[in-house]
Amino acid sequence: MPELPDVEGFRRVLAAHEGHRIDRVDVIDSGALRDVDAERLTTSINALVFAGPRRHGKRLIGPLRQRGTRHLESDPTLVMHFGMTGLLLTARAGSDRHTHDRVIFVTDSEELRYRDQRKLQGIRLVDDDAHLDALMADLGPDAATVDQDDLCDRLRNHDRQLKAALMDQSLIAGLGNLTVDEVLWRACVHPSRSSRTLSAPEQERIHTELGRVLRYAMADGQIPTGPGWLTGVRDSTSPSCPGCGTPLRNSRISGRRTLWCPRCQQAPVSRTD
DNA sequence: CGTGTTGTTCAGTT
DNA sequence: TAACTGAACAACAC
Repeated sequence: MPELPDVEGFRRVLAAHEGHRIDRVDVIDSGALRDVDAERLTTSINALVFAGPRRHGKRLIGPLRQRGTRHLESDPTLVMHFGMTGLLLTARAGSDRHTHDRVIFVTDSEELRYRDQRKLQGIRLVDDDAHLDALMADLGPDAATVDQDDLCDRLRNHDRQLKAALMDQSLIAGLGNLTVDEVLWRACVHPSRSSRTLSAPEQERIHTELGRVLRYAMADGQIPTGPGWLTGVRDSTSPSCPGCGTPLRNSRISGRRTLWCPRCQQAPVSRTD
């Protein structure tokens, strides 16, 4: 589930806890921790308060602070990545645990729960803002705010399939498999096209649809699956294009399941799929 | 018992 | 070098 829009939803969940104090951290499964053990996590954030969270790409950034002060550069920060199956939710204190609740932050009001079936990613803790910057340095600009010139410069810098380029978090941060398929379908560009040889109108369409899809999806906290969305037909047995009705192609591109419309998204002449 | 999955990383290959 | 491929991670559904 978690791509940029989902993580934006989790950011709002975390934001609802701003100003609340962490009374206890229950690490139910330390397999959901990354680069930190349960002991260090628990002791270093106990009694701290959640400051205003932010998001970059698919990472949720949860700065902490001492009660009564702003977040300082020397304060620690939680960085969460949700992999393919993670989520963040608020639960009533002491309510029943879910099988996949891995870490529970017990605050002075409610509980914040990191729930994840597969534990492909997890929760990190950085000791200060310098470590946070170092951790985030491998990400490109956030996909929801990147401007067209920056996006196109970055795409032109490589000669790869568009699908692979847009999925590369160091190029643009936040796009996942569903979003990329959705954007390319709306922009009428084939996923196997080279990122280097896009026409000016194609570049503009990709940037425009990127913004539209993400804005709409962020409001929802997920990619909408309603009528008119490619995402809505992904799991049909024989999906057809929501625009023109043509049966969609369904294959592997750049190692990922990819859906596209052979009529709306013309195949590049130099490539076979 | 295979196959597949909304994410990421790494080793090996072209 | 850059791009690509497959496996691995972990857990579950079909």
